[in-house]
Amino acid sequence: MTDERRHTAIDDVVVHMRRHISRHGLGPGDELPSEIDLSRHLGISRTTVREASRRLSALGLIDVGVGKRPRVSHLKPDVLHEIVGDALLTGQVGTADILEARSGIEIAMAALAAARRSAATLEQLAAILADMAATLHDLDAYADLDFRFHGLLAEATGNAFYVFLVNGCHGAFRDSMAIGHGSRRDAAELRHVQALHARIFEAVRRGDAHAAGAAMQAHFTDAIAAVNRRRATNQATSPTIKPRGEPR
Amino acid sequence: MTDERRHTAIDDVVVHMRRHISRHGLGPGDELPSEIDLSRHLGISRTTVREASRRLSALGLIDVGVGKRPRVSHLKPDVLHEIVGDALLTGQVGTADILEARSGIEIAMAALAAARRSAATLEQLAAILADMAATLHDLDAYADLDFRFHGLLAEATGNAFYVFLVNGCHGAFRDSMAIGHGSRRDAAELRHVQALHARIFEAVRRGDAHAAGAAMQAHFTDAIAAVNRRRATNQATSPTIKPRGEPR
DNA sequence: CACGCCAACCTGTCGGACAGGTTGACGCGG
DNA sequence: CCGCGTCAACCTGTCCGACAGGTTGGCGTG
Repeated sequence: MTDERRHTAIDDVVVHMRRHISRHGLGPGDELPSEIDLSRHLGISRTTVREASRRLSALGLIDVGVGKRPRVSHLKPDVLHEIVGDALLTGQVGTADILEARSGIEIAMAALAAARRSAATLEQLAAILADMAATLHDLDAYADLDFRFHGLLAEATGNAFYVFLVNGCHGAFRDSMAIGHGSRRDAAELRHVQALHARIFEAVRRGDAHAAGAAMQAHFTDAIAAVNRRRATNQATSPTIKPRGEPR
Repeated sequence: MTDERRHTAIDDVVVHMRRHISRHGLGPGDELPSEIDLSRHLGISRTTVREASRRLSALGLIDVGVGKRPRVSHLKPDVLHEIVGDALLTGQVGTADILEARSGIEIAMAALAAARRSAATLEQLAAILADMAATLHDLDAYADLDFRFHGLLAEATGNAFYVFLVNGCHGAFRDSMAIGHGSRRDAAELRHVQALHARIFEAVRRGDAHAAGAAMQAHFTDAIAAVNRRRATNQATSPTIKPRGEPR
């Protein structure tokens, strides 16, 4: 309420660039005016245009690279990944929170994936599942394949927004697990995790939406229990983030 | 793969600022070094520091304002709102995609809210529900209250990440509905929507997680059907976004 | 002790300048 | 006529210096 955020010239440029994209019906890969063009056209300095570009670039709306003109970007889960990572960094959310939210998202996703998956996707899923089974000894590599497994499931829904959400949240979650070394699972647990993934795949293969959702739910129930178990065990070694008072 | 994104000085500053926050265990509201301090300390120009600041500001990690030193920001759903809005703008996702994803998120959210809601939250929900019942004639105002109803439910879960996701997705969805004027509902439909909300509230009040999830599911089933109905009706008047080829 | 004013500090914006990467067009050779 | 290499135009990354205007805390006065 009391913030009354100031209206800066940068905001104007941001609005102008979005309107430009909208008016011309631009999509991913299409070219945008250069910084110099914009600065001349709008009668403002290149510095200001650049800062607007930086903002849109950070949000994943445009891609900028040295020498090349800016282009409309493809939707990048990495952006969500960064934001969630920052929320973890500042202690505003915990890994348990993310896992809980992912749970709801991915259970629904699994059901959709089962209903819509293509033959090609099934092949890829089967290949990754096999790779995972052969990687139970390497936690990092397993986490990598796990990430791709869930991402592929998201793609199977045919809903680009699911891909964005799932990969973004999962990526941040994975980072937080990798940083807190104590949260690692051992080989025995990994075998159990592998069985849960196999159950998800089987349901998706059969096209059984209800079973796929239930299997994913079991997966997350297990994951949440594992995180809680560890949080109770080694909370002493966790990074110290002092609890904060209320917002203002 | 082939992108090989260049490593710029701005990236270094971004990393440095995140590390600063991490090392000092900073949380929302805490102060950060000024741009001049950073530029001197890192031996780079203020321009570069500023562009790094812009990036972190866009992602909602820091708040900057003229005259004041930068501070660590509170998690802002508006950032997600912007990103999703951009994805809609560039035709990479549709309103139906967002609604579908929201469905999974909010069904799980409703169940959690029913299990964890406090007496104070119930009061607020009841108040908003009453306001909604009295606002069936004003579509914009109703959408506003609807937004707050869902946001309050998210807060009731005690999971800050749910608040972020729900408000971010809902905000973008609402914008897209407001822009496509044809997607408006009439008064009769609104009465039905109101009944669905009342059913959600009743389940949450009783603390019945299962019923709350089912009620929320009914709400989204209805909303998805409404959007599909309209998409079939007036797709001619929808903004022209030409389909794109493959990524590369 | 209270209150107001001022100085120090900070971000927003501008202009100019140079390094280095990208790209398309032009021209030469086959 | 075609292919290919060279080059010029263009574009972003980075730096410097400067000034306007908002914020804040402290100092001094009443």
